[in-house]
Amino acid sequence: MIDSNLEMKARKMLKAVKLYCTSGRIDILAILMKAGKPLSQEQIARRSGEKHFDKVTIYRTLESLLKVGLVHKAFMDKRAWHFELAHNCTEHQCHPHFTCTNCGNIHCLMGMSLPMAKSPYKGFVINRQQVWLEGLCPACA
Amino acid sequence: MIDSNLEMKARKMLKAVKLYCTSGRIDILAILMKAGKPLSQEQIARRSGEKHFDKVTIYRTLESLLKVGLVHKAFMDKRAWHFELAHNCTEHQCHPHFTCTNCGNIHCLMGMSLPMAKSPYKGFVINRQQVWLEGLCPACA
DNA sequence: GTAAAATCTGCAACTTTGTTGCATATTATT
DNA sequence: AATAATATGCAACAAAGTTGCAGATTTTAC
Ligand SMILES: [Mn+2]
Ligand SMILES: [Mn+2]
Ligand SMILES: [Zn+2]
Ligand SMILES: [Zn+2]
Repeated sequence: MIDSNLEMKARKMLKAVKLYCTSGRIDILAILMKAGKPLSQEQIARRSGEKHFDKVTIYRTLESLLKVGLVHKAFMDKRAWHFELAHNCTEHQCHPHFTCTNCGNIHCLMGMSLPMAKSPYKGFVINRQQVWLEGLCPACA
Repeated sequence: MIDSNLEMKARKMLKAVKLYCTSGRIDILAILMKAGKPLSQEQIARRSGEKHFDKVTIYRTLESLLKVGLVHKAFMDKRAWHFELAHNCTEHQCHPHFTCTNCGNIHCLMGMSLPMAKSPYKGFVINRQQVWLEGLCPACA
Protein backbone atom coordinates (compact mmCIF):
# COMPACT_ATOMS: atom_id res chain seq x y z
CA MET A 1 0.00 0.00 0.00
CA ILE A 2 2.78 2.43 0.91
CA ASP A 3 4.58 3.39 -2.25
CA SER A 4 8.26 2.61 -2.03
CA ASN A 5 9.28 6.10 -3.01
CA LEU A 6 7.60 7.48 0.10
CA GLU A 7 9.13 4.69 2.14
CA MET A 8 12.60 5.72 0.93
CA LYS A 9 11.96 9.31 1.88
CA ALA A 10 10.68 8.32 5.28
CA ARG A 11 13.74 6.17 5.96
CA LYS A 12 16.01 9.04 5.02
CA MET A 13 14.18 11.43 7.29
CA LEU A 14 14.43 9.00 10.20
CA LYS A 15 18.11 8.28 9.60
CA ALA A 16 18.81 11.99 9.53
CA VAL A 17 17.41 12.46 13.02
CA LYS A 18 18.77 9.17 14.38
CA LEU A 19 15.48 7.50 15.08
CA TYR A 20 14.98 3.77 14.59
CA CYS A 21 13.42 2.97 11.23
CA THR A 22 10.36 1.05 12.35
CA SER A 23 7.41 0.14 10.24
CA GLY A 24 5.20 2.33 12.38
CA ARG A 25 7.28 5.43 11.86
CA ILE A 26 7.76 4.78 8.17
CA ASP A 27 4.08 4.20 7.54
CA ILE A 28 2.94 7.16 9.58
CA LEU A 29 5.40 9.46 7.86
CA ALA A 30 4.20 8.17 4.49
CA ILE A 31 0.58 8.70 5.48
CA LEU A 32 1.33 12.27 6.50
CA MET A 33 3.24 12.90 3.27
CA LYS A 34 0.36 11.61 1.20
CA ALA A 35 -2.25 13.52 3.20
CA GLY A 36 -0.57 16.88 2.89
CA LYS A 37 -2.64 18.23 5.75
CA PRO A 38 -2.89 17.75 9.48
CA LEU A 39 -4.33 14.42 10.62
CA SER A 40 -5.58 13.16 13.95
CA GLN A 41 -4.60 9.86 15.54
CA GLU A 42 -7.90 8.42 14.44
CA GLN A 43 -7.48 9.56 10.84
CA ILE A 44 -4.00 8.09 10.74
CA ALA A 45 -5.31 4.81 12.12
CA ARG A 46 -8.01 4.66 9.46
CA ARG A 47 -5.51 5.33 6.70
CA SER A 48 -3.04 2.72 7.83
CA GLY A 49 -5.12 -0.08 6.36
CA GLU A 50 -4.46 -3.60 7.52
CA LYS A 51 -1.55 -2.64 9.72
CA HIS A 52 -3.80 -1.61 12.60
CA PHE A 53 -1.32 0.15 14.77
CA ASP A 54 -2.40 0.48 18.34
CA LYS A 55 -3.40 4.02 19.19
CA VAL A 56 -0.74 4.08 21.88
CA THR A 57 1.84 3.33 19.22
CA ILE A 58 0.51 6.07 16.98
CA TYR A 59 0.62 8.62 19.77
CA ARG A 60 4.11 7.56 20.85
CA THR A 61 5.32 7.59 17.26
CA LEU A 62 3.96 11.09 16.71
CA GLU A 63 5.53 12.15 19.98
CA SER A 64 8.93 10.94 18.86
CA LEU A 65 8.58 12.62 15.47
CA LEU A 66 7.49 15.78 17.20
CA LYS A 67 10.47 15.81 19.50
CA VAL A 68 12.93 15.71 16.61
CA GLY A 69 10.95 18.27 14.66
CA LEU A 70 9.81 16.10 11.76
CA VAL A 71 6.22 16.79 12.69
CA HIS A 72 4.25 19.68 14.12
CA LYS A 73 1.05 19.91 16.10
CA ALA A 74 -1.39 22.10 14.22
CA PHE A 75 -3.98 24.11 16.08
CA MET A 76 -7.45 23.25 14.99
CA ASP A 77 -10.95 23.96 16.11
CA LYS A 78 -11.31 20.19 16.39
CA ARG A 79 -11.15 18.41 19.69
CA ALA A 80 -8.44 15.94 18.74
CA TRP A 81 -4.86 16.91 18.13
CA HIS A 82 -3.76 17.09 14.54
CA PHE A 83 -0.25 16.46 13.29
CA GLU A 84 1.44 17.28 10.02
CA LEU A 85 4.84 17.08 8.47
CA ALA A 86 6.98 20.05 9.34
CA HIS A 87 8.60 20.35 5.94
CA ASN A 88 6.51 23.34 4.85
CA CYS A 89 7.28 25.43 7.88
CA THR A 90 9.98 27.91 8.63
CA GLU A 91 11.68 27.98 11.97
CA HIS A 92 9.32 30.65 13.21
CA GLN A 93 6.02 29.80 11.66
CA CYS A 94 4.01 27.15 9.94
CA HIS A 95 1.73 28.09 7.10
CA PRO A 96 -1.79 29.08 8.18
CA HIS A 97 -4.54 26.49 8.49
CA PHE A 98 -8.01 27.08 7.24
CA THR A 99 -11.23 25.47 8.42
CA CYS A 100 -14.42 25.72 6.37
CA THR A 101 -17.36 26.60 8.61
CA ASN A 102 -19.68 24.84 6.24
CA CYS A 103 -18.11 21.49 5.39
CA GLY A 104 -15.53 21.35 8.18
CA ASN A 105 -12.65 20.53 5.86
CA ILE A 106 -9.16 21.66 6.68
CA HIS A 107 -6.78 23.24 4.18
CA CYS A 108 -3.15 24.22 4.46
CA LEU A 109 -2.67 27.61 2.92
CA MET A 110 0.88 27.44 1.63
CA GLY A 111 2.63 30.35 0.11
CA MET A 112 1.12 33.01 2.30
CA SER A 113 3.47 34.06 5.03
CA LEU A 114 2.02 36.49 7.47
CA PRO A 115 4.54 38.91 8.90
CA MET A 116 5.81 37.74 12.27
CA ALA A 117 4.00 39.45 15.10
CA LYS A 118 5.92 41.95 17.19
CA SER A 119 4.72 42.42 20.72
CA PRO A 120 4.03 45.99 21.76
CA TYR A 121 4.92 45.01 25.32
CA LYS A 122 8.48 45.09 26.42
CA GLY A 123 9.98 41.82 27.50
CA PHE A 124 8.09 39.32 25.42
CA VAL A 125 10.30 37.18 23.21
CA ILE A 126 8.28 35.64 20.40
CA ASN A 127 9.74 32.47 18.95
CA ARG A 128 6.93 30.92 16.94
CA GLN A 129 3.57 31.89 15.61
CA GLN A 130 0.60 29.94 14.32
CA VAL A 131 -2.30 31.37 12.38
CA TRP A 132 -5.68 29.78 12.02
CA LEU A 133 -8.30 30.97 9.59
CA GLU A 134 -11.98 30.26 9.33
CA GLY A 135 -14.39 30.86 6.50
CA LEU A 136 -15.75 29.21 3.39
CA CYS A 137 -13.73 26.93 1.16
CA PRO A 138 -13.98 27.21 -2.62
CA ALA A 139 -16.41 24.31 -2.74
CA CYS A 140 -18.76 25.91 -0.22
CA ALA A 141 -18.43 29.62 -0.99
CA MET B 1 -17.48 37.27 46.50
CA ILE B 2 -18.62 38.64 43.15
CA ASP B 3 -18.43 42.39 43.27
CA SER B 4 -21.79 43.92 42.45
CA ASN B 5 -20.39 46.14 39.76
CA LEU B 6 -19.38 43.11 37.76
CA GLU B 7 -22.74 41.55 38.48
CA MET B 8 -24.48 44.60 37.02
CA LYS B 9 -22.38 44.40 33.91
CA ALA B 10 -23.05 40.72 33.54
CA ARG B 11 -26.80 41.23 33.86
CA LYS B 12 -26.73 43.90 31.21
CA MET B 13 -24.78 41.71 28.83
CA LEU B 14 -27.23 38.86 29.31
CA LYS B 15 -30.28 41.07 28.89
CA ALA B 16 -28.81 42.46 25.69
CA VAL B 17 -28.63 39.03 24.14
CA LYS B 18 -31.89 37.77 25.67
CA LEU B 19 -30.46 35.03 27.83
CA TYR B 20 -31.91 34.22 31.25
CA CYS B 21 -29.99 35.94 34.02
CA THR B 22 -29.02 32.96 36.10
CA SER B 23 -26.50 32.89 38.88
CA GLY B 24 -24.34 30.56 36.87
CA ARG B 25 -24.12 32.86 33.90
CA ILE B 26 -23.61 35.94 36.02
CA ASP B 27 -20.85 34.39 38.07
CA ILE B 28 -19.07 32.89 35.10
CA LEU B 29 -19.18 36.16 33.21
CA ALA B 30 -17.81 37.93 36.27
CA ILE B 31 -15.05 35.37 36.63
CA LEU B 32 -14.08 35.84 33.00
CA MET B 33 -14.14 39.63 33.39
CA LYS B 34 -11.89 39.45 36.41
CA ALA B 35 -9.52 36.96 34.82
CA GLY B 36 -8.92 38.98 31.68
CA LYS B 37 -7.54 35.92 29.96
CA PRO B 38 -8.85 32.61 28.63
CA LEU B 39 -9.88 30.07 31.27
CA SER B 40 -10.68 26.40 31.12
CA GLN B 41 -13.73 24.78 32.69
CA GLU B 42 -11.59 23.56 35.51
CA GLN B 43 -10.10 27.01 36.16
CA ILE B 44 -13.55 28.53 36.20
CA ALA B 45 -14.74 25.89 38.64
CA ARG B 46 -11.84 26.59 40.97
CA ARG B 47 -12.51 30.32 40.89
CA SER B 48 -16.20 30.02 41.59
CA GLY B 49 -15.59 29.41 45.27
CA GLU B 50 -18.36 27.93 47.34
CA LYS B 51 -20.84 27.91 44.51
CA HIS B 52 -19.49 24.66 43.09
CA PHE B 53 -21.19 24.64 39.74
CA ASP B 54 -21.34 21.27 38.16
CA LYS B 55 -18.96 20.94 35.23
CA VAL B 56 -21.92 20.17 32.98
CA THR B 57 -23.44 23.49 33.95
CA ILE B 58 -20.20 25.31 33.28
CA TYR B 59 -19.85 23.76 29.85
CA ARG B 60 -23.48 24.45 28.99
CA THR B 61 -23.21 28.00 30.24
CA LEU B 62 -20.12 28.62 28.16
CA GLU B 63 -21.85 27.06 25.19
CA SER B 64 -24.77 29.44 25.52
CA LEU B 65 -22.49 32.45 25.92
CA LEU B 66 -20.53 31.27 22.91
CA LYS B 67 -23.60 30.98 20.74
CA VAL B 68 -24.61 34.58 21.36
CA GLY B 69 -21.06 35.79 20.92
CA LEU B 70 -20.35 36.98 24.45
CA VAL B 71 -17.50 34.53 24.71
CA HIS B 72 -14.91 33.08 22.36
CA LYS B 73 -12.96 29.87 22.34
CA ALA B 74 -9.28 30.66 22.34
CA PHE B 75 -6.82 28.28 20.75
CA MET B 76 -4.20 27.13 23.17
CA ASP B 77 -1.48 24.56 23.26
CA LYS B 78 -3.30 23.18 26.30
CA ARG B 79 -5.49 20.14 26.05
CA ALA B 80 -8.60 21.70 27.55
CA TRP B 81 -10.64 24.35 25.81
CA HIS B 82 -10.20 27.89 27.03
CA PHE B 83 -12.86 30.57 26.94
CA GLU B 84 -12.65 34.33 27.25
CA LEU B 85 -14.89 37.34 26.96
CA ALA B 86 -15.25 38.48 23.41
CA HIS B 87 -15.19 42.17 24.26
CA ASN B 88 -11.63 42.73 23.11
CA CYS B 89 -12.13 41.22 19.70
CA THR B 90 -13.20 42.67 16.42
CA GLU B 91 -15.61 40.87 14.18
CA HIS B 92 -12.77 39.34 12.22
CA GLN B 93 -10.14 38.62 14.78
CA CYS B 94 -9.38 38.25 18.42
CA HIS B 95 -6.16 39.61 19.82
CA PRO B 96 -3.27 37.14 19.71
CA HIS B 97 -2.58 34.79 22.60
CA PHE B 98 0.86 34.12 23.90
CA THR B 99 2.12 31.07 25.75
CA CYS B 100 5.42 31.12 27.60
CA THR B 101 7.40 27.99 26.83
CA ASN B 102 9.12 28.25 30.18
CA CYS B 103 6.40 28.91 32.76
CA GLY B 104 3.39 27.95 30.69
CA ASN B 105 1.50 31.15 31.44
CA ILE B 106 -0.93 32.59 28.94
CA HIS B 107 -1.08 36.26 28.05
CA CYS B 108 -3.50 38.20 25.90
CA LEU B 109 -1.58 40.56 23.70
CA MET B 110 -3.99 43.42 23.26
CA GLY B 111 -3.30 46.28 20.98
CA MET B 112 -1.48 44.36 18.31
CA SER B 113 -3.66 43.49 15.40
CA LEU B 114 -2.01 41.49 12.71
CA PRO B 115 -3.22 42.36 9.25
CA MET B 116 -6.00 40.03 8.17
CA ALA B 117 -4.64 37.22 6.04
CA LYS B 118 -5.57 37.18 2.36
CA SER B 119 -5.58 33.80 0.71
CA PRO B 120 -3.52 33.53 -2.45
CA TYR B 121 -5.93 30.84 -3.64
CA LYS B 122 -9.05 31.80 -5.46
CA GLY B 123 -12.32 30.93 -3.85
CA PHE B 124 -11.44 30.99 -0.15
CA VAL B 125 -13.55 33.41 1.87
CA ILE B 126 -11.81 34.22 5.13
CA ASN B 127 -14.12 35.35 7.91
CA ARG B 128 -12.05 35.13 11.07
CA GLN B 129 -8.46 34.66 12.07
CA GLN B 130 -6.75 33.64 15.28
CA VAL B 131 -3.09 34.05 16.03
CA TRP B 132 -1.17 32.15 18.64
CA LEU B 133 2.34 33.06 19.73
CA GLU B 134 4.92 31.14 21.69
CA GLY B 135 8.06 32.33 23.36
CA LEU B 136 9.32 33.72 26.63
CA CYS B 137 7.30 36.01 28.86
CA PRO B 138 8.92 39.03 30.54
CA ALA B 139 9.34 37.10 33.78
CA CYS B 140 11.16 34.22 32.08
CA ALA B 141 13.12 35.98 29.33
C1' DG C 1 -48.36 38.73 42.78
C1' DT C 2 -49.40 34.18 40.89
C1' DA C 3 -49.68 30.56 37.48
C1' DA C 4 -47.99 28.77 33.32
C1' DA C 5 -44.42 28.46 30.04
C1' DA C 6 -39.71 28.53 29.06
C1' DT C 7 -35.31 27.65 30.26
C1' DC C 8 -31.54 26.10 33.50
C1' DT C 9 -29.25 22.96 36.70
C1' DG C 10 -27.31 18.83 38.85
C1' DC C 11 -26.63 14.11 38.86
C1' DA C 12 -25.35 9.78 36.94
C1' DA C 13 -23.85 7.45 33.22
C1' DC C 14 -21.29 7.66 29.06
C1' DT C 15 -18.01 8.89 25.05
C1' DT C 16 -13.82 10.52 23.20
C1' DT C 17 -9.11 11.47 23.50
C1' DG C 18 -4.85 10.71 25.36
C1' DT C 19 -1.47 8.30 29.02
C1' DT C 20 1.10 4.77 31.93
C1' DG C 21 3.21 0.32 33.23
C1' DC C 22 4.98 -3.64 31.82
C1' DA C 23 6.10 -7.79 29.15
C1' DT C 24 7.40 -8.92 24.46
C1' DA C 25 9.10 -7.87 19.85
C1' DT C 26 12.03 -5.27 16.73
C1' DT C 27 16.09 -2.62 15.39
C1' DA C 28 20.80 -1.33 15.70
C1' DT C 29 25.51 -2.17 17.19
C1' DT C 30 29.60 -4.99 18.14
C1' DA D 1 25.12 -14.08 16.30
C1' DA D 2 24.91 -11.88 20.78
C1' DT D 3 23.92 -7.81 23.13
C1' DA D 4 22.12 -3.42 24.00
C1' DA D 5 18.83 -0.04 22.87
C1' DT D 6 14.46 1.10 21.64
C1' DA D 7 9.63 0.33 19.99
C1' DT D 8 5.20 -2.04 20.29
C1' DG D 9 0.74 -3.93 22.06
C1' DC D 10 -2.29 -4.80 25.65
C1' DA D 11 -4.87 -3.62 29.58
C1' DA D 12 -6.00 -0.44 32.74
C1' DC D 13 -6.40 4.31 33.66
C1' DA D 14 -7.07 9.54 33.48
C1' DA D 15 -8.81 13.77 31.64
C1' DA D 16 -12.06 16.41 29.02
C1' DG D 17 -16.43 16.84 27.34
C1' DT D 18 -21.53 15.07 26.38
C1' DT D 19 -26.36 13.25 27.01
C1' DG D 20 -30.86 12.26 29.20
C1' DC D 21 -33.82 13.37 32.48
C1' DA D 22 -36.07 14.99 36.72
C1' DG D 23 -36.42 18.88 39.54
C1' DA D 24 -35.31 23.94 40.29
C1' DT D 25 -35.21 28.90 38.48
C1' DT D 26 -36.40 32.50 35.64
C1' DT D 27 -39.47 34.86 32.70
C1' DT D 28 -43.90 36.07 30.80
C1' DA D 29 -48.79 36.62 30.85
C1' DC D 30 -52.54 37.61 33.45
MN1 LIG E 1 -0.54 22.50 7.18
MN1 LIG F 1 -7.37 36.93 25.11
ZN1 LIG G 1 -16.26 23.84 2.74
ZN1 LIG H 1 7.11 32.64 31.49
